[in-house]
Amino acid sequence: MLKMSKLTDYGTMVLAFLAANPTRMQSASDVARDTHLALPTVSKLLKLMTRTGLVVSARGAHGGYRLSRAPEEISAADVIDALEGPVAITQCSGSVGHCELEDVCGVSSSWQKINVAIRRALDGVRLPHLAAAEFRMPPIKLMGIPITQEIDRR
Amino acid sequence: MLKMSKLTDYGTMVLAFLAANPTRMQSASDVARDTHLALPTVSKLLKLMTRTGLVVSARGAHGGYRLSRAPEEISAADVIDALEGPVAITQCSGSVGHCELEDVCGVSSSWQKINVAIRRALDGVRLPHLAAAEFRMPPIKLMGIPITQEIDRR
DNA sequence: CTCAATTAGTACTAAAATAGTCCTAATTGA
DNA sequence: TCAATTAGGACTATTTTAGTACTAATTGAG
Repeated sequence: MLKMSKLTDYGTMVLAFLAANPTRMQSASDVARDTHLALPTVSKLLKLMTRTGLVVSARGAHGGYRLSRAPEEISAADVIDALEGPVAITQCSGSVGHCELEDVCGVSSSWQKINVAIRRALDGVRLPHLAAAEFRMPPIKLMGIPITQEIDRR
Repeated sequence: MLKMSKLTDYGTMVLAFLAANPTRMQSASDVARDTHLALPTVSKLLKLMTRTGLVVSARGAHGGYRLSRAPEEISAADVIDALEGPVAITQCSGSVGHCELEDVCGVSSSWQKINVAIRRALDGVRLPHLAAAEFRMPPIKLMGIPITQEIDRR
């Protein structure tokens, strides 16, 4: 429950990478190389996030991607919304305006409250926080010897 | 994202039903009949929830299930924990004590904060709230005529 | 003691969601 | 005109989830 999909996890890595140079256009291959994710996957993610407005793209030679706004303006909720659809713990409470009974129904009122609390938490965490977390993995010391961690999520 | 599995949804219904008579032992068939869920499914759910301690069971003739504690003592978090494993947005942050790096790692510190916020929200909602929501579906009136809703989730 | 009711455990199948890859078209700068 | 690059969609494989079925163990009552 509540687990992020792998794609969302990867998406965070990609965004964190873009956040490091918010203005520079970077190609999908650039991103793939530096994040150690597979190119097709990165490509898919960037396309998705372009469509949902988190990043902007430019086609053609020297094309690429960059964040659509400042890293501080992008929240965990945005990322999850973009890659997994609206955050909602129950089906109907997710799609606002989709269910005609919303006002009268009352069925999911308690779940609704939970949804709101969750969304608030997700709104509070911004890309810089996530990016920091993403790379702040301290070296582990085994018997005093620092071990370098190879993180290859390809 | 964050969607409850169907099983958890059903589980809530089952618990809500048990909560109506917290002391009476009820057989899986009783529950299935009254909740309009399929017997094998109800059976599976009750077994699961017994193992995780949310309900207690008695075997043999006149056996059955009942809540292990007062409805107010059972939170949404309990239900989700029981049926979907620990609530956690990232993998490693879910299993406390499972990852040896927990203290040093710092990778998911931001996600951790989110997890805590979510858990707090889920802890705040208790079975009576959910049960109320489950059954407080007001009749819809169509041109002044109340329509009875058949909800058959079998 | 035996039988019927009932839970426990587990294995299995089917369906759905997710992940990941690949191909073709469109765009653009050199 | 060509090479680099994104856009879109189709497709396959993998994993998760749902749902069912079967057998064993337990227990109360006749």
